Amino acid sequence: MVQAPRRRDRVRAATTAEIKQTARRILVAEGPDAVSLRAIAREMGMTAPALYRYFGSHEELLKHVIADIFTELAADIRGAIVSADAESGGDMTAKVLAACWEFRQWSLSHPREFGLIFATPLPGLHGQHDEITSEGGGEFGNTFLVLMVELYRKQPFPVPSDDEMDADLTEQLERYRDGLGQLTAGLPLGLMLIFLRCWVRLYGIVSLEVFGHLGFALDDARPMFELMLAEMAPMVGLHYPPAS
Amino acid sequence: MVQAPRRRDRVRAATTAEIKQTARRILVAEGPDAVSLRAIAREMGMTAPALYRYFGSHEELLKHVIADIFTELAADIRGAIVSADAESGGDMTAKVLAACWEFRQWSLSHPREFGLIFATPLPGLHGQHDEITSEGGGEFGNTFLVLMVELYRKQPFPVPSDDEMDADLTEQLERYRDGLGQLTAGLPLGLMLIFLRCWVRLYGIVSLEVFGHLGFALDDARPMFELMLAEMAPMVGLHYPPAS
DNA sequence: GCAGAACAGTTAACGCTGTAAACGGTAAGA
DNA sequence: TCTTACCGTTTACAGCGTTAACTGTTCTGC
Repeated sequence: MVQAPRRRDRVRAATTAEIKQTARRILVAEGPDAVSLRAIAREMGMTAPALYRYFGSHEELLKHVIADIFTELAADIRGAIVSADAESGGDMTAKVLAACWEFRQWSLSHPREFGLIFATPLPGLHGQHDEITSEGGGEFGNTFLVLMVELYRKQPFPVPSDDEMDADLTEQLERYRDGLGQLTAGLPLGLMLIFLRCWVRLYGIVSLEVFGHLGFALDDARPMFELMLAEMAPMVGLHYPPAS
Repeated sequence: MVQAPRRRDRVRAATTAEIKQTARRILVAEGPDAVSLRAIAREMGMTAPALYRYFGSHEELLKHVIADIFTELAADIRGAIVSADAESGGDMTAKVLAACWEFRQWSLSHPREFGLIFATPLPGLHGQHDEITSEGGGEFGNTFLVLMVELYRKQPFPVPSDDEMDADLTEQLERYRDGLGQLTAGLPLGLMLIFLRCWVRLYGIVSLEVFGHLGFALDDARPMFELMLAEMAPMVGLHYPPAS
């Protein structure tokens, strides 16, 4: 069913939120290549150049969409954590699992959004911090980070000590930790390392699954995902699966 | 230095290899968006529609380029393995490390190729086996698989037994193993699982590094990569780093 | 109340893209 | 020599991001 173009009743201007929302609808429905300024404008009952009142370029618009998606994903995961918190009576294992499951679930059910935010083929070849995108991205990363910090503060688990790590690495981890402010102040660098290792695993398996690059071997990656959770749990002092 | 357009001296037809090569040169020099039929044709001293004699569409051409890159990457890694074999006198640890290092190195020095073959944003939303692409992809995957099989046959290491794995998983792994023919015949399913787990890790960290998605924390991911190798080694019965 | 600025959109145009159709010249085989 | 296949051309179409110039509405200050 084709949606009728929004009737602009004379005094009603578009908003950036509506534009991004329209862009995203097209992304989901027709894929990334279909998200053109003209298509967005068409669906909103305007013409393409009008969009330049709101965004400096097509690329900038896309970056804002990416930021939005990051923010939503982060909120989504936080929601899952809160639910798990309530349902389990504050069990940290349940919360961590909920976060990981939700990340996988969201990614699988939003493959095009996932592709846009995680496989944007090298913004400028040097994927460094983009003003627009980095806020949402940081918010997303923080969701997992606060979870791990909470976990560690409530029930500390063994982490690699500074002197069993490479000097290069500790230096970088220190910069990273100290750049995060209050949240991670005073925490061991080994914890930051474990956080990154978990993120690499989580990202690896989810992105392989979403992109279909695991299809050569498995047609359902869920068991492998569960297995990864099982091997990740002891790294953060948890037990999963619960019993045997 | 701009390369003069190839002078077609009347009797000389283009070849698919030349076209793919030109496409790739543009990819490397100007990024994926610049690889247009017109740009390729221009550089070859022809017109865009002529390319339709060789490829059915722009997308098909790109798929062939992807297949080529996969093949080259596979050959590259095999080369590194052979070199390590010669230099170390057949030490399996050296060979495995060489393969992993080379994969990372190639990926970092060929970011645009890497982006093209690994982050192609969902060919048809279902990344299943593509006729053109799958051969090169399989060749690439096999490079690592052969190595692990050789490793296991020469010096078996403990792998998860069938009955400690999920039934769903063993079923899939069995299909996977049996689909590979002679190479993996009779090998334990746990070995296939370990292979996949290693691949998830390797892909995870390398793709995060190449895409710059690790830049929020680290500006040099090499130590983390080394650390991943260190934790992967015991999974396949190797010792790394060698001593302490 | 009215001039002028600020805003929100338009149309027209440029050069780019993938792709299709129709055409031309060359080379090889009967 | 006629025919056919091959390899390329020109022309054209629709769509793209983007710019420039323009129109109409709304808000603000005197």
